[in-house]
This record gives sequence, C-alpha cells and structure tokens, in this order.
Amino acid sequence: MLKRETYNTKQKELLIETIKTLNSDFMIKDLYSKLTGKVGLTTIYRLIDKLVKENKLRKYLGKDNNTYYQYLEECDRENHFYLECDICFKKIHIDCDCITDLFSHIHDRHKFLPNKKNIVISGVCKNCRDKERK
Amino acid sequence: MLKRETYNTKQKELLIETIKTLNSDFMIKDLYSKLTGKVGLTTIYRLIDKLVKENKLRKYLGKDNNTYYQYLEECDRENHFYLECDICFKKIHIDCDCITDLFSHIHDRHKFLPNKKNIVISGVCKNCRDKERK
DNA sequence: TTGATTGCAAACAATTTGCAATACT
DNA sequence: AGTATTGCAAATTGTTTGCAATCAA
Repeated sequence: MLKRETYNTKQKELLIETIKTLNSDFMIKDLYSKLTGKVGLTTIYRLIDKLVKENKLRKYLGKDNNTYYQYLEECDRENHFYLECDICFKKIHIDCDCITDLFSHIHDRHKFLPNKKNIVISGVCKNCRDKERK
Repeated sequence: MLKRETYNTKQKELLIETIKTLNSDFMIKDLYSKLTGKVGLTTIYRLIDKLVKENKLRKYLGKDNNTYYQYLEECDRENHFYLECDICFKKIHIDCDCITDLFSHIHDRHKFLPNKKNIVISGVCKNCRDKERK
C-alpha cells in the first residue's frame, strides 16, 4: 500500500518547458497566457502547487501585491543572493562570498542550516538613493 | 494644494492598540475577530494598507499560504534578524553582530542600503535536523 | 463647514473543489 | 485494468469598490 505512482503527462512537460522560457519571477497569468488552449487553468494551479512542494519553485508575495513564483533551478551557485529595492522593486543578483561567510557563521554558532537557494535582502538601491537625495 | 490631512479616529486607535496585543505575526481574521462590532472589516483592510505603506507593518505570504502581517515596531535592534525553519515554520529571533557585519559589507561593497527591520533567513532548525536524522 | 473616514452591500479576482471524461503505465 | 490526471463549471475565499452616512478638524 501507499504506492503513490506519478504519471508523466504532456501538460506537465509543457508547463515546465514554458516556465523555463519565462523570467525567473512570473505569475500564474503569465503562464496561462502562454498555455491557453493547451493546459487548463486548474491544471496549472495543481502542477504549480506540486512544484512548490518539491521545492522547484518558490511562491511569494510581490511588492505589487501579486503572487509570484520563482524558478529555483537557476542561480544555485553557493554564493548567490538577491538585493531587492523597496522603491523601484528591482532585484539585483549578487555573487559574493560574504553570504557564504554568514551562512557558515549561522550554521556554526546558531545551529541553523540556511537554505542557500533563496536569500533576499531588501533595502534601497544606489539609484533610488541618489534620486532621493535630490 | 496636496494638503493631505489625516484624521484620528477611534477605529484607528483601537486597531493599533489591538495589533500590539497580538503576536508580531497575525492575520486579518485574527484582528477582525478581536474587533468585530467595533471596527468594520473594510476599515480594517484600509487601515492595515496604510500601515503597510507607512512601513509599520510588513505583509507577507506565510508558509501555510495565508497572508500575514508583521508588526515592525518591535525588534528594531540594529543587529536583529530571524531564522525561519522550512519544516516546523518556527521563527527564531537572533541578535548577533554577524548581520550588521554583512550589512556594512553590502553597503560598502555593493552600494545597497539594507533594511534592517526585517531580515528573514530560511532553512532548517537544529530540532528538525535532529529529527530527520533518526 | 469641509474633507476624511466609516461600513454596509455588492462586485471582483484568485484559487479550490466536485466530478465525469481522459490519459498514463 | 486500475489509478492518476485533466478540465470544465460551480463554489469558495479574500479583498476591493461604490456610495451614503458619519466624524474629525
């Protein structure tokens, strides 16, 4: 018992393929507009849910109050993280060992194993600070 | 022109008072259940929206897929941040200079001014790792 | 008095569920 | 064959809007 089989369907295949063509951050409607006629909306929701559970996607609330999904296969370099500006909402990709240093510290000192896949630090980017100053 | 006056109402006062009695992380329905008969639901949404815009509250998607609000007045120590476990969903408060060190680095090297009020790093806590090991 | 705020009812949008048809292995 | 998956329509949920009444300054 408890034999949970899983099937490969063309909907699933198509959906994953389409996600890869989109930006790393996308909304359900982005996906649906590319898949209308091919994959039903309900199915999209169900497949996406699974991917979130499998940790292939991160689900989060964007600054514009919409629900976004982020494809996590990309950017899995050890020392990768994001800076996200509270003003212009842009996300800046950073590769820098400062974050791995913090992670080792957190692991050693605070006995917590950080998830390296998805670190976002919010704040204000240089551009927006320059503008504010004027 | 552009004179945006703002009034103090008892609804607003009551709401803020109530937020302070709740956990730092709460849902609209938590608030509403404490305010039913005193403040209308629509008004709650509108007041909460304002507080989010004023940066008094952070709005985010909880791991249970509900929308939460976090009261930001608390924990505004310079070196405060959270570790959030992906398994048991618990949030651990940490005060440690490791985070201020990271912030100075980000500021100096990456020209980005981090928002110190609300740093969450997700991962797996010791407790859950111990359980997994068994 | 004047404009902001409130709260109800209705509108709306996003997501979920029931269920019969279909596809996968 | 037997079970997972699909997709429509309908239901549900969370949130927003229109508008007239009320309140703060």
